[in-house]
Amino acid sequence: MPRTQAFARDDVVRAARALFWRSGYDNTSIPELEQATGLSRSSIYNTFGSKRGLFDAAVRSYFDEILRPRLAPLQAEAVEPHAVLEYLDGMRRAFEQAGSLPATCGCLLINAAGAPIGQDAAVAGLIAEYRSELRAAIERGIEAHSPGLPGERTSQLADVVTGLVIAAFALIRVAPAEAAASLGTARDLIGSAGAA
Amino acid sequence: MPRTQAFARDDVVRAARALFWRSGYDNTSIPELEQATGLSRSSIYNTFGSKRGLFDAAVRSYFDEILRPRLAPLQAEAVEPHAVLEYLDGMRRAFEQAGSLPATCGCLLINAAGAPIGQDAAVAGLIAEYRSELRAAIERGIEAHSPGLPGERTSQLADVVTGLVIAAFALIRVAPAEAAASLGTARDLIGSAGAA
DNA sequence: CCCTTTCTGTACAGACCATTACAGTATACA
DNA sequence: TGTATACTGTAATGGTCTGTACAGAAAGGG
Repeated sequence: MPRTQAFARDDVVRAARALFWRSGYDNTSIPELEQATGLSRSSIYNTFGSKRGLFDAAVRSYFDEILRPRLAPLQAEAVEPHAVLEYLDGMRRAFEQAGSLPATCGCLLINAAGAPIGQDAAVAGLIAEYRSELRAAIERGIEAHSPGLPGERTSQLADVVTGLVIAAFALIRVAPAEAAASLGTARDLIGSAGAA
Repeated sequence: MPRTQAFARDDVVRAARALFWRSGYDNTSIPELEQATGLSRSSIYNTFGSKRGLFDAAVRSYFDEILRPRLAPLQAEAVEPHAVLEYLDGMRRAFEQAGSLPATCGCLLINAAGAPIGQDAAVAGLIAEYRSELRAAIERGIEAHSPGLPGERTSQLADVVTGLVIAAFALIRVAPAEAAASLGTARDLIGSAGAA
């Protein structure tokens, strides 16, 4: 009976995600979203309820399609010894790939953390959750890389590496070289901890 | 001949600075600035030329009155051995002081780094300059604290501590406890480097 | 083929924004 | 005290924004 939806919801969310990623929530307008998604205003509101609803869908998509896949090897039951180094290298490559969204815009969530939308409880909670997940994944990666390390040292090293990753995200837009170097430093620390 | 200015320019800039700090450039409106500064629209435009002009004045004031004084002990000719630890402790106290601007809003510049205004070349340059100054100051502080440390280790430790400070700024709004802990980690690293 | 249901495009409404134009007012010197 | 000068309040301008209302188009089942 009902007419079927003529567009692929996931594609729409991905297009919106790119826009929010680039410009942030407040600085992305409905007309821009119309153009990027190919949908008209009506369909956007009919499908997502509001600009905020579309943003939430974009954030969830960012979480599932961008963040989680990178962390997956560190969240698996068995973590490869080099998984944490590969994570950092992969991130660094993304940062050095000129023109890519991570290189030019950093992290959608970390950007939101300093913006007005970051004051929103739901968004703030999600960012805190991501930080916590990142921290846990990195700690597991370090454990797999340097099993002999005392737990206290592992934990501290995880704090440091997590901080360096977040600092890299925060600075990529204004100091890309330093942001990449920050990841390099994290890599070196893990390497030398294993040697010690 | 000319009528003298009836308001204290510095006070106006400080009031505007607090607003920009809390809400960012885009999310602060002229009516809000009028109310906070006590000036009318005319006087704001007459004195600062534009909203952007007032923002630039606010950023300069932030640099001179907030950031620089904290770094000063690390930029003096002779740096005290504990200056870098005191810097981190002072920052941590500011972060833990509930309701204060640093605790609730982090850093005006780091927030701007992820916002649209951070794409502006002048603002981006200023943020990069601050990062570089912070990094240099921290390195000098570490040198003063642990003079025996090899230069390579000092440099790496400075990278790490700088990253942890920036990560703390980036996360304070959404994860204040973790942000403060990040500074604690930085402190511990410097302490244990000195002991080694 | 018809009819119900859903999707979609256009036009509108109401609010806010930064900025400017202009008139009025207060000052400091002659 | 007069007057040139600069400061300041009001009001208007032109633009943009999100969200909504409504009409029309498309699609699937009977």
